[in-house]
Amino acid sequence: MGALRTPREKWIEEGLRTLAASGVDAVRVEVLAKALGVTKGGFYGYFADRNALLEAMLDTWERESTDEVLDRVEREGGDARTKIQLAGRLTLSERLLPIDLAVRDWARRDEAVAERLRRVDNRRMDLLREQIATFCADPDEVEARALLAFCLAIGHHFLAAEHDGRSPAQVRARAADIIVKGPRQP
Amino acid sequence: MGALRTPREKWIEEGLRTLAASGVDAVRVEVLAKALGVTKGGFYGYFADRNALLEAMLDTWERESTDEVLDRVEREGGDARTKIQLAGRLTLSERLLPIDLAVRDWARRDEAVAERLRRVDNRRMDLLREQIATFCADPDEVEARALLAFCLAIGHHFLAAEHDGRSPAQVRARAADIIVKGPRQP
DNA sequence: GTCGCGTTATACGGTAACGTACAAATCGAG
DNA sequence: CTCGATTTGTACGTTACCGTATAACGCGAC
Repeated sequence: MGALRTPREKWIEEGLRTLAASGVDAVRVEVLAKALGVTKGGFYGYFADRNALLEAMLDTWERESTDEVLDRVEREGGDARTKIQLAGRLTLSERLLPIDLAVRDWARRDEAVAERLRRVDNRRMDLLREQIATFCADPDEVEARALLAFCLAIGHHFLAAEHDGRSPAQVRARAADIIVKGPRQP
Repeated sequence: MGALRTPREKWIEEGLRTLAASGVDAVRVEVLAKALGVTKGGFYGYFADRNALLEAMLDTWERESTDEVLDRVEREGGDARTKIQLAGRLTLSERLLPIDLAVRDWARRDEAVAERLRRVDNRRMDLLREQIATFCADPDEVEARALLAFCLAIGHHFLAAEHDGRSPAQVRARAADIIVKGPRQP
């Protein structure tokens, strides 16, 4: 049989790359084709239409962002703190982070995407809650701290403010301290 | 002289509405014209091209989000806590919030927009710092808490996770407590 | 009521992207 | 080396949008 020069996965991958770089609206099949160095000829053999590609992209993202991360966290183990750090590093990796941010914006305008994001975020929050509960007894407080941690992890990528000499990482580290330990006591 | 049926401001306003609802890429002059019930005939009398409209939209947004808010906060006065709450309510109003979120996404892909957002966010952070400094002495801690407050205010709109019976507002209020007071002590 | 000016509608040519149809190229099996 | 399956390129008709040019229109001054 003929060779499989541009398999389905290539289209999905290029779609995710474009999504991450320029948002959903920039994911156009002729543009992806040019980026892959082919024409759209083969595209419609794999996907019914552009929408089918978007669905497939979300499938891939959802799987990579949850199952694959959680599996690996489970396998590599370690104590609770180690696990949560690994999960953070994996889900906010150079590959997944920009996709994540683009999906968040997308979800604001598409309820089906919002539903997927809800599934993903819920699983991430579960991990956070579980971890925070190991050193915090009050469930309401656990929830509040988990929210703060999540907002800090995601939100800071959407903020543009500067910190007056301090490095962003420095300020974030101090903020993380507050979430985990509470502010320094006088 | 002839009547001014669709003045410049109308185009900007409709542009901001579309930006808020569907992102920059959806701001197309023929679409705005249809939404305004006219054709694009008059558009090019006010704007050199689509890009000039985008600039004008950002000008309007920047002014409304900073000068107008800060002026009003200054005029209506009250104690520091009241001021910060008013500023929050004004900048995250039903009108400005969705524009704000759309601009944040836009800024990730356009350095000129990022520059504007930086100006706006810096002025907001100034207000937060000033307020937090009234009850927190350590400047590093002030900065960290201001970041947390900002991340919470903006970030929660990008999160989809649920809170297991609690209302989002409830959890946010508790999170705000942590930022302002530190967690409950055992 | 008519005139004039600024505001709109219409019409145009151009580009980009969609999805379809079919012909051309390419690789592996025999 | 040839055949056949499959992938790819090319071509097409359609829609949406850009920016320009020009004609129609309508309001207010007179």
